[in-house]
Amino acid sequence: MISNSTTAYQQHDHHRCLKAALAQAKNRCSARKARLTPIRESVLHLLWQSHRPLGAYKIIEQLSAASGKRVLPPTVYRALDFLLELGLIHRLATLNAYIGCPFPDSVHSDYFLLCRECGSVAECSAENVNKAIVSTAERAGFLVESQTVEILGLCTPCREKNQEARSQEAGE
Amino acid sequence: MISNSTTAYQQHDHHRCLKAALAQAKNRCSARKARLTPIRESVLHLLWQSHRPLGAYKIIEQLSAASGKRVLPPTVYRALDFLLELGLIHRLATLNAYIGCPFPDSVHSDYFLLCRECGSVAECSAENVNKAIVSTAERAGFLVESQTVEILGLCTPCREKNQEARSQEAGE
DNA sequence: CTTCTTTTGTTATGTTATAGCATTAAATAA
DNA sequence: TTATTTAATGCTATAACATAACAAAAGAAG
Repeated sequence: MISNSTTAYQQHDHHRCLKAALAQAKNRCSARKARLTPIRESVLHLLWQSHRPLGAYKIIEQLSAASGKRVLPPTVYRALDFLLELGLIHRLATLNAYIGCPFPDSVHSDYFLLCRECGSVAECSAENVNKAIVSTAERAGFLVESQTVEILGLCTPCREKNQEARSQEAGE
Repeated sequence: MISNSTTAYQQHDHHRCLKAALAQAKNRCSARKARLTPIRESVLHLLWQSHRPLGAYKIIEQLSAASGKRVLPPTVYRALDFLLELGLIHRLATLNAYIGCPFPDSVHSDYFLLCRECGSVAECSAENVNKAIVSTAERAGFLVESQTVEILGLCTPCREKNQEARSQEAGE
C-alpha cells in the first residue's frame, strides 16, 4: 500500500511536499517533452498549497489575484487538462475539485480518503482493494478499465478532536 | 454479493424491473410516511425506463415533453433529492447522472459498473470490496463513513460484440 | 528568418445545481 | 367542517462548473 495519509492529515513540513511535487513535475515534463509553462506551473503550485483539493474557479480567483489580471476559465481548464494528462494531478468527481498527485511516478489506481472535517485528502493505492474490485467485477462478467474510488470519513486528528470535544461536553 | 448485472446488461423483461421498483417505492414511502407524489413518481418512472442513468436536464426535458408544460429545474431536483434520501435512486458522481436503485431494501454500500459502450449501469454490493476498503482505510487511520465506487469498463455483451467486430475486420 | 506547432487570449455559451420567496395542496387539530 | 399547520410545488433568478471556436502570440524546427 502506497499512501500519503500521514503527511496529508498531520502537521508536517509542507514545503517539502511542494518542492518534491514541482521537481517530479519538471522531470516528468522533460521526459515527455512537454512544457511546464508558467501558467501550468502556477496551477500546480496552487494545488500544492495544501492537501485540500481546489475547485477550478478557486484556482481562477487565486491566479487572478496573484497576477493582477483576470485569468479566464479556459486558461485554467487547459492547464488542468495538461496536468491531468501527465498524471500530475487528479480530479475528484465527488467534489468537482482538483488535487496534486503525491506519487505521479508509480503506476497506481487511486483511491482517495476525503476527511469531511478538515477537508484534507490523502491518496492511497492498495492492491487488495484493487483486486477485490476487479475480481468482483469479473464475477459480474465486467471488464474493468478504470476506477473512481472516493471515501468520505474522518482522519485521525479530526476524530481525536471530535472525541475531545465530546468529552468536554460530557464533563461540563 | 448482490448485483443486478445480469439483467442490467442483457435482454430481459424490463417491465418487471419497473414494476418492482415502483412497488418497492410505494412500500418504502408508506413505511416512512413520505408521499410519493405524481412528480416524484414520474421522475422515478423515467429513471426506470432503462438501466442507463439520466442527467437531471434530460429528466426535465422528458417530463416537460410528457406533461406538455415546462417543468423547471427546482421541481426535478427536489424530486431527485427526495428519492435519493429514501434510497430509491443513486447519483453517479462521475456522470452527473441519476439511476434507480434495484434493491433499496437491503442495506448496502454501492458499487457501480458503468459500461462505456452501451451506457448501462449495474449496481453491486460485495462484502470483500467493502472490507478491503474499510481495512485499508483503517491502516491509514481513516474512519470510513461513505464510499463512492464507480467502475468504468465493458459489460459482457459489449465485450463480445467488440470481439466479433474485430474478427470481422481480421477476416476481411 | 521563416514555417510549423503549441500555447494562450478572448468571447460566448453550455451544463449542472441551488437559493429564496410566493402559492397551492394536504394533513391535522379545533 | 373549518381553521391551522405543514408539506409540496411554482417561479424567478443566479451560482458553480465546464467547453467550443477562433484569433493572436510565443516557441521549436527547418
